[in-house]
Amino acid sequence: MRLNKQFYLQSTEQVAQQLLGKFLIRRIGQHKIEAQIVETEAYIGPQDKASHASKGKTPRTQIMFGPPGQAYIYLIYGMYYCFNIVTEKQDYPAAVLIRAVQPVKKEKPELINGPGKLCRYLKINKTLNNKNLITSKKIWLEDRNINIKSSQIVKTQRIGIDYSGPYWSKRKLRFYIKNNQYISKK
DNA sequence: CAAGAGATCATCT
DNA sequence: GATGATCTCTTGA
Repeated sequence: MRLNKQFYLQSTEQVAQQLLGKFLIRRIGQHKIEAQIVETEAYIGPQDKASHASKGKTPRTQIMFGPPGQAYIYLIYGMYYCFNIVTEKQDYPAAVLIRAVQPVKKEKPELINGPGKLCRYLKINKTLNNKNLITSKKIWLEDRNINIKSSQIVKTQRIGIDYSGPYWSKRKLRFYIKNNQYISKK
């Protein structure tokens, strides 16, 4: 069952945790690549110094200010894409970064255990930016009734955002499934 | 094993 | 002109 708008409308911390165990589906022609989400990070609101949206609305970040359930994809360090899902109501800038997935087809973890690597694996690039994940035929998310218990969710600080100051850099807004072999780092 | 540097370019100042 | 929600490679102990 495809995730609907109500799902993405929830608080970003809720969405980030509930996305664990959900499936990310990428369709290219007749070919489908499927993977289960095992690690996420929440970027919440205009005050979050780690979020691109803390600098205000720009051509790039306006997607984060848009309706929930849209894909927000950007190029980082000149060579890797990051895949995010916009959350919460229109005009409130927030999103969940997908940091790691477990592929349905068995792969070596080092091939896809990170936000840049999973985009390479799922062939995610800027052509999918701002796509509607509730209706798109190329990329979407599904609930396949796999429930991750909260005791299985590890909460830690986010990766690669040390510039965001003592408060935001330390908030536990990174979530991953305990003991999963595909998470991006320890 | 850890630490450091380099790759490479869209985006914003 | 500077920087980054990353990753890989090299160095050195």
